[in-house]
Amino acid sequence: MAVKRSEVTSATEDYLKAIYSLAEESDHVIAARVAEDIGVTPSTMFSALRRLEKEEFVRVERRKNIYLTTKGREVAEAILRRHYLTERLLTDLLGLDWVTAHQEAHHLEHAISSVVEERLSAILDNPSTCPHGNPIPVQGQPSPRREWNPLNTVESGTEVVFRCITETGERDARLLSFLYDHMIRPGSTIDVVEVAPSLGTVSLKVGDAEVVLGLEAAKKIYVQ
Amino acid sequence: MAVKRSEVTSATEDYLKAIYSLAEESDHVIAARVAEDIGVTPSTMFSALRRLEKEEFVRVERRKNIYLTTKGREVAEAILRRHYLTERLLTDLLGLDWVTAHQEAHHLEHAISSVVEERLSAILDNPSTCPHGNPIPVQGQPSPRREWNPLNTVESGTEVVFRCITETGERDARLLSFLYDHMIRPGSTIDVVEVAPSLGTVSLKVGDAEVVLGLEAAKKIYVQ
DNA sequence: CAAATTGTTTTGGTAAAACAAAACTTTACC
DNA sequence: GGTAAAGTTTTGTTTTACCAAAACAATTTG
Repeated sequence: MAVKRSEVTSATEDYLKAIYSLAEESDHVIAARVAEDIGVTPSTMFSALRRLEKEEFVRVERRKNIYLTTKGREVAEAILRRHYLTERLLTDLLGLDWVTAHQEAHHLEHAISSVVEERLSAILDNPSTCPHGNPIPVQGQPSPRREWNPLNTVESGTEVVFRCITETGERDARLLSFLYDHMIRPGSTIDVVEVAPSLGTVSLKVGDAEVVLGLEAAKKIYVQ
Repeated sequence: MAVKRSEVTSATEDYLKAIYSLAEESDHVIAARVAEDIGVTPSTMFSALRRLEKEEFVRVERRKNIYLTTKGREVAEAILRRHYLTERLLTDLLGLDWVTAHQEAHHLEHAISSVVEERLSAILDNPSTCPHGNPIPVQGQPSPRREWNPLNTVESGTEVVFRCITETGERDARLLSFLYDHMIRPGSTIDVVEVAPSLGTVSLKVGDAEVVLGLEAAKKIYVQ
């Protein structure tokens, strides 16, 4: 709310969203990481960053660390909220699958105004997460994600509850459908059989099935 | 369907939609009219037209008449279908009003893929018109609008049924809310008391109320 | 029919996004 | 501490999409 969309292009929204999401997973956000995430070349990233800085959406430290300003964070949270709500619309009301919903939401999110955002939230009964479990940001309130941990940091032999796949994880359609097909969804109980950093794998037991994931993939999954 | 969106920008979609809509109301579509409709300057219109011609969306006659190619018409119909379906989503499912729905749909329509279009249509029970009564185009089929007439051409003293407000009419928020407030909606029965071209007015009786419209506004209203 | 109005086209600019390729700067690691 | 790898800037180009202002063409209409 209170975000003037008029001047904010969808490219800008994408940059801010990426910075926001990366900042949630690590506090050292640099241009190279954002560029990689969005899929633009270094030079494109560079000029985008200049624009974002000029319009006071971000600040770049001498150590090249990128921070969102309050203004920037507001835009990022708004777009994330709209992304998540759109995903819910697509899955809950239109009956689309997990993977398609994410992809379609990526386009639709930029066309959602605050009026539509509010109606959408109301009609969906004010959901607190997206279909992939990500908490829908609420103005100024800390994310419940702070209480969850990435799957790669869990100790072997514990039982955990699957909470969410991060935005970065969502972008990988194969990972998404793999998880869906193996019944690894928000709320699922998972036995962490073994976390083997040397092998680069995490072995899980979900229901009756054994599932092996790479550490990179495990990093994108939050559990509790 | 079968419209490759990849290469079609939303500006292009807007031009084609405008040309399509104008062509429905008159067969003499010229650049100046389209520019006016979309709200761009002549020079912008000119270069846009060159692009559209180069990409074979339109053809321009020596008499400056603009025609859609088959390719162009397909894009125009797809975007109109998405526009109307989105309006229905916004009014029927999200509970937005007539005026807001039109405005919001204008942004959303460009972000709707054919997959979402199909789901949307299904979930809305394959509606045949938008909330303002405009027939949702079906591939290749002639519009039922051909059987309706603009209100300014109706004879005094006849009773007609309100069918729709054209796209051009929809853009005028005050006209839209005026009609809504006076119970002039698709299906409403209207007594045409007098059509006075010399005065430039049309007098109507809707329910118990007397309503006077200008001829320009009446032109944008179709009845049967 | 000539002036006025309406349309079209040209010319020259701007800004946002993107790219490639090369030139620097750091940072990391042996 | 010096090279390699990783990251950042610079430079130069492209495409889309818009604008203003002026030139030219066509159409009305008094």
